[in-house]
Amino acid sequence: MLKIGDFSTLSQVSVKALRHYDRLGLLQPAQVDSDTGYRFYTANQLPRLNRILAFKNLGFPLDTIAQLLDEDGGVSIETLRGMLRLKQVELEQTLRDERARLTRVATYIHHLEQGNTMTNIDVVIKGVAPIRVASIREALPNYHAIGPLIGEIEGAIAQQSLPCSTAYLGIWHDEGYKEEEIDGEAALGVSEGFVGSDRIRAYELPGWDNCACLVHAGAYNTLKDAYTNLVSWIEANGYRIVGPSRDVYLVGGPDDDDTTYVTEIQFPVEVISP
Amino acid sequence: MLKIGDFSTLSQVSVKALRHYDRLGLLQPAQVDSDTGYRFYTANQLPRLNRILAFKNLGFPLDTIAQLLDEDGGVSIETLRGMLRLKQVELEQTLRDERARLTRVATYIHHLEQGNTMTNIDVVIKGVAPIRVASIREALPNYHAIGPLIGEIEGAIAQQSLPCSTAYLGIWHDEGYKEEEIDGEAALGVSEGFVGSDRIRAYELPGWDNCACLVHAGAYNTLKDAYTNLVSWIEANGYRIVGPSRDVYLVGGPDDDDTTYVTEIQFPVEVISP
DNA sequence: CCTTGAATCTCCCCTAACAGGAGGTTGTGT
DNA sequence: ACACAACCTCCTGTTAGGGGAGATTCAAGG
Repeated sequence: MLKIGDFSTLSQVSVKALRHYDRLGLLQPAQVDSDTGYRFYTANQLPRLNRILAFKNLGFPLDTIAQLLDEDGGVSIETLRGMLRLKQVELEQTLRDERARLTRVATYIHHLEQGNTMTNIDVVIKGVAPIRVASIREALPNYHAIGPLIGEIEGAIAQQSLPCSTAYLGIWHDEGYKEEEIDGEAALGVSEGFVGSDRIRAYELPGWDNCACLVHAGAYNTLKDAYTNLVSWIEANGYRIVGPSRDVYLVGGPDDDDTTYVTEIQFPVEVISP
Repeated sequence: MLKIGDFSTLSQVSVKALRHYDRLGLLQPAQVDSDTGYRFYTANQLPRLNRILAFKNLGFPLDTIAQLLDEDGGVSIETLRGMLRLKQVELEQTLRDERARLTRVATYIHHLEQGNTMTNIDVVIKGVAPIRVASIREALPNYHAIGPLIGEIEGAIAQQSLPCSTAYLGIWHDEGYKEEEIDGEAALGVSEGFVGSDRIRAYELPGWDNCACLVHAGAYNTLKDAYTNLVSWIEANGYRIVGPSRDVYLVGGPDDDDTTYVTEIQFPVEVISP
C-alpha cells in the first residue's frame, strides 16, 4: 500500500495529476480510507497508469483514454486500430501545419534581415466568398486605367437606382506583370436585380477557399511593392498561385496619391504538395 | 464606418473574436456608440487586424502580440528579431516532438498488425532519480541468480537494523543478452548510515534524465518478452541505449512463477540526433 | 406608425489537463 | 507534546474564443 506521494515518486506522475485521474475515474486508488480520504495505491496499478501515459503520449485526450480502458478493454482491437490511424492522419496534418508555421517565421526573419522595415508582410490566408457583380473586362494600357471603368459601372448601377455594395474589385487575368495590353476587369458587388448590357456583364464571381491576402495602406503608386512582397511570400511559403489576383479597393478614389487609401490584394493559392 | 458584422465579413474574423480583441485592447473599434454600445470599425483598421492575425499565425499568444503592437511599435526590431528566433527554436522543438509522437503511433499500429495483443507496449520515457544503495556486483550464471544476492543484501541491512527502502534493483551491465558470465548487480535502496563491506558496496547510484520504461506484470519467465518489446520500441522510435538496464522489482519474491509480480524495466536512452 | 426579424449588446458558463494556493486534518519523528 | 511534512477538499487561473440567454437596436415592409 503506497501513499499518493510514494506512488507519485514511483511513477514520476505528479500528485495533482494522480488526483485528477482519480476524479476522472481513469485510475482510482486501490483503497481509500473512508475516514481520512487518504488514497492508497499498489504497485499493481502501475501497468494501468503507464498505459494511460502511453496513450497520452500518443496524443489522445484523457476522456478517450477512459473509454479505451474502461469496461474491461471496452474497445476492440479493430476500433483501436481505426483510432490510431485517425490519430496518425491528424498528426501528419499538425506536422504540416507546424512546418508551415516554421517557414512563416523564417520568412519573417529573412524579411527583417533584408533591412526591410516591418511593413507589408502581414500576409493572411483566408477564404473569399463568391459575390454577384457587375463587371467590365477589357485590355488596358496600364493598371491605373481601372479607375474610370469602376466609375462607369458605378454610374450604370446608380441609373438603375440600385444600391451597390462596398466591394470595389479589380481583377487581373494576366499571369505576371505586363506593361501594356493588360487583361483587366473592374467589378462591383451588386444585387440580383441588376440588368447587364453588352458592355457591363452581371454574373456571380466565384469565390476561393484559400487566398493569400495582404492589406496595403497608402497611395496606389506604392502598391507595386506590396505585390512584390506578397508574391515572394507566396513562393517562400510553399504556395502556388491558381487564379487571377484581385485588388479590393476598400478605401480609394480617383486620386493616385492619397495616404489614407486602403487596398487588399488577394491571390488565390493552393499548397504545393510534396 | 462598418458595423462589426460587416468588418467580420470583410476580414473573415468572427464577431466573437473581434469583441475578444476589443476587450484585450488589441484592436479597439474606431468608434463606439456610447448609447447603444455598438462598435464601429473602418477599413483603415484592417492592416492592424491583419498584423494581429499574421503574428497569431506565427504562433504568438495574444498578449504578446499586444505588447508587440502597443505603445506605438513598443518593441524594437532587435527585440522582435530575438523573439522570432526564440519562436523558431520553439517550433523546431514542437516539430521534433510531434514527429516522435507520430513514430510512436506508427510503432503501436505496427505492433497491432503483427497480431500481437495490447500487452507490453506501454513504454514511457521518464527520469529516474539517483539513489543511495547497497549493492553486490558479480558474474552470474543466469538471470535468476540475482534473487539470492538481493536476499543477502537485505540480510546485511537488517543486521545493521536499518530500514531498507522498497527499491529492489537488478542492474545488467552487459550489452545485449548473454547465456552465462552475466555481469549483474543487485542493489537495494538504503539510508546514509549503512556501512559497506568488501562484498557489499554502499554508494550513490546515479540517475538518468531519460529512461525508456516498461512495466511488466507477471512471472519472471515472461520478462524476456517485455525486454524484447522494449528494446525494439527503443530502436523503432529513434532512441539509443546509453547505459546499463535496470529491473525494479516492485512486487516480487523468491518464486519464479507468480502472476502478481510487477517489474519495471528501465533503459537509459538518448535521442539519436539526425 | 407599427411590427418583425436580423443584428448587436452584455454577461455567464464551457473547453484540457492540470498548477497554485487557501485552509483544514492527519501522520510521523523527536 | 510539538513541529513539520504530507495529505485532504475546494477555488481559481491558464488559451482563444464558442454557445447561448436575455435585452436592445436597426432596417425594411405593411
